[in-house]
Amino acid sequence: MDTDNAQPSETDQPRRSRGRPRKSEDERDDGNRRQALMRAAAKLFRQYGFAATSTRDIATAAGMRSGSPFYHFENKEALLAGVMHEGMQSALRRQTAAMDGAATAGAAARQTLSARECLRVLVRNHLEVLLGPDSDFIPVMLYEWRSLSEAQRSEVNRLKADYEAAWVPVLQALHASGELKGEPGLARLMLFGALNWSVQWFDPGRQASLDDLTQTTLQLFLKDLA
Amino acid sequence: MDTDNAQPSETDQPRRSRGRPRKSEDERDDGNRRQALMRAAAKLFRQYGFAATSTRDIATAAGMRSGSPFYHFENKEALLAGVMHEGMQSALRRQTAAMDGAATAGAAARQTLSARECLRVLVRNHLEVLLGPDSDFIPVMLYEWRSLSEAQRSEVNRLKADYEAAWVPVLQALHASGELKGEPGLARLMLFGALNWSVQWFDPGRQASLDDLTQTTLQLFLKDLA
DNA sequence: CCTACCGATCGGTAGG
DNA sequence: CCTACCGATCGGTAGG
Repeated sequence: MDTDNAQPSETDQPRRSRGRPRKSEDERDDGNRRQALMRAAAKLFRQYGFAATSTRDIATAAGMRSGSPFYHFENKEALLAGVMHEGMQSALRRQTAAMDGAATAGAAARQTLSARECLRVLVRNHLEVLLGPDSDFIPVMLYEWRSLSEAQRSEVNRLKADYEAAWVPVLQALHASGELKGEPGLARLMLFGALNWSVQWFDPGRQASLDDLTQTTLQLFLKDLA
Repeated sequence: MDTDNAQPSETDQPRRSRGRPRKSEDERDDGNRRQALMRAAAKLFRQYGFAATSTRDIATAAGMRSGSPFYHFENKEALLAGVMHEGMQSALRRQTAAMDGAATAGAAARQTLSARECLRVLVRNHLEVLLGPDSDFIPVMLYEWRSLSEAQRSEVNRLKADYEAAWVPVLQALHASGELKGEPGLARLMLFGALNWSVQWFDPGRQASLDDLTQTTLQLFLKDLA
């Protein structure tokens, strides 16, 4: 405590080089701070919108000073792109895991998953991604799309395409069996609309649970097998 | 063409007072200028968002100088409120007219409109309001809701409630007949989601017509009568 | 990562 | 409705 700074005016050089290197902790901190910025940004972007949120607000929410976000991100847009990229990666990861998990459970019971069950898993996971805990990233991606530059958009678009690709064969199968009327491409857009819109009205405290919502969604969109 | 400005340097006084009063035209202009501002604002708000649009951009798009919008609107938020209010009034007017028109046509053929036909009229009109010509106002209302102050929100909310009120008995009837599964309140939110989301992907040049979209929407959401 | 700062832009106003 | 202007805020940077 009193070792180094005991002698006053010993040196005027900046104190930066005082801390020991501690390499591994630096790396962890680096990722932490970057993550903290993205979390804070996602929350604020969702609440106020990208343009109405200042980088100062984000810095404060992440416990930094006004200039520090630019040490981690080239500019404000890159921060938005980071949020969207991170959100889509996570959503895609969770979707894959959910589908794999359901398929494995089905295999244990020696039966293939029906298209209807597949859709239930996809819808349920999508609602979780939209409305569950830590669910600011995807709403930001959905509703701040126009604020992203063209170049950054294409990167996120690849992840979006992968995410939607899992839905296509499921909807096609349901259409083939007569359980889903209407062209599958349009049906997917309408289905995503119905789900994505829920971030505008869903109140986690009141109203239905995510299971209820999943149930109702399937009831609304699917016909009984003839 | 060459009458007034022929003599150079005749006077250095500003030219402002040259135009004659022409009272009636001034009045018309007043409404025109206000309307022009709201149209320009709606277009820009939709394209870039409320916060990313400057009042200078709006003034320029309406053919004015930077300070002039504040002669017509108290502040930028009031301009947004004006856009939303105007949009909802128009949408409600058109919805009422569409329903009355369909009811009249039905009466001429000596039959009451079925709930299914009512929903078709409502959906078709809603798509027109969302995607048809001059359709910037409602998308702005839908997607810039958070930028509105609480006080202004409640005014628009009354119009929104009236607009949605027309859908309630129709959806209830369809639910009672078994054509619509799922609780009518949730069904309305999902249906609006499916439709409102179309402003994110609809391309008027390509893809389906509004009639096609109406058709597919009903196919997706309604079951056949048993 | 902080401090100190810059140039640009923005909403809004006075005064005509 | 325009001109001229103001105070505040914002994204971003240099230098440590």
